[in-house]
Amino acid sequence: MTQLRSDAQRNLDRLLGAACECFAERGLHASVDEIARRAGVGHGTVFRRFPTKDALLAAVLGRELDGLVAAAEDGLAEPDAGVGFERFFRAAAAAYGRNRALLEGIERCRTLPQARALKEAGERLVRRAQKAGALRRDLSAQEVFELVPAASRFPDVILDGLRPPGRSPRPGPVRSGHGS
Amino acid sequence: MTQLRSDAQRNLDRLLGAACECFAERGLHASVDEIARRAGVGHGTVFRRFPTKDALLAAVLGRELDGLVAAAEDGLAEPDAGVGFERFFRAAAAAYGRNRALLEGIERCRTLPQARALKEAGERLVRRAQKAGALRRDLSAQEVFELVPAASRFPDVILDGLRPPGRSPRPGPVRSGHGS
DNA sequence: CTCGAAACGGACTAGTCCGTCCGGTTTCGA
DNA sequence: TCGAAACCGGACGGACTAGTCCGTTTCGAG
Repeated sequence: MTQLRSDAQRNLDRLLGAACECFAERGLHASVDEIARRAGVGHGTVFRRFPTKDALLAAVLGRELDGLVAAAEDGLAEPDAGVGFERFFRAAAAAYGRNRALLEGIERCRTLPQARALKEAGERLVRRAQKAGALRRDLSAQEVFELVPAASRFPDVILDGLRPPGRSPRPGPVRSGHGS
Repeated sequence: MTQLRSDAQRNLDRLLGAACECFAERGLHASVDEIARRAGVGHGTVFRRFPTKDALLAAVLGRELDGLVAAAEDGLAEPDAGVGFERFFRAAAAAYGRNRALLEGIERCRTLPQARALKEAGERLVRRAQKAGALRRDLSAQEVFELVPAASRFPDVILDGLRPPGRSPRPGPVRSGHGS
């Protein structure tokens, strides 16, 4: 891993890009051959870089999780607990909507190193929002996150459902506050 | 198709039962071999009854849709529009949670004859509930039903999110009235 | 420019799955 | 009881996928 030969580095970049696209579009069933074709390399090259298809998938999902970890930290940096949670929740929902592999490979993610950081930050976000009264308390953090994939289609509906009963911060039809 | 021979009828019944179980458990990727094995027949027998795996899947999904149509009519029979909608919504969510194939094969369902009846009854349920003020109006019937699979995990949350803003018919934590 | 090592890519293996086919068996009705 | 029709199930073919191997090409240091 010291320094790849120039052509090898170029192919690796193309490969990761193509794999990300294919997995996002077709889900876990994207074939290695198709990824290799889209990357413009032979499929033997894929297996030299990644010993198995799963390893390639893990690399792609790892990148995606990195983005989510950043979004979670961004949410924690927000002073308002409710706003911080909502921002992360929307970002995560969008990521799931964008990437089929994230949805289908959710279990495989659990063994990834980034998963721990994401879980920890997510739990803090949830508990902080619950303590602030911006999030219903009858769901664990784990359960809240199980709703993320569902929220990829209609985040407003899910977020309304996640607010504590009796609290209705959306007086108008559905328009959310106009932002900062 | 007038009248099957006794053994053929018996095998067909077993076959549909096994297929339903396999598809529900493993989703669309349940193999024909496994279905045949579970039904106690050779897999050649499967293909004599159904020209293709998809045809078998369609038969199984058709049955499931029949159940949903019945649930929708049940909901329409309920005098209270909100209650009727909610009952159907919960039933549909439960069916999706129970049957992986319903979730994964949702697109294939659209060409099934039962789909039309279900769609029509569902739209009436939704519009009636919206008119009665029990359901938010910023979603089409189509969109409401896209939330059904999501609701298989936490129907209470989704239903809360589906209520019109400003209306909070659940004063307590989350307990829904257990019905009549 | 030379040359060794690293990287490449396609042929090949092994396994799975859908769908076909045919020889043997069971059922039905006369 | 018996013959024909219907049915059964496993062997088989073809397509596809993950992963291996090795002859060939490309890089880059000297």
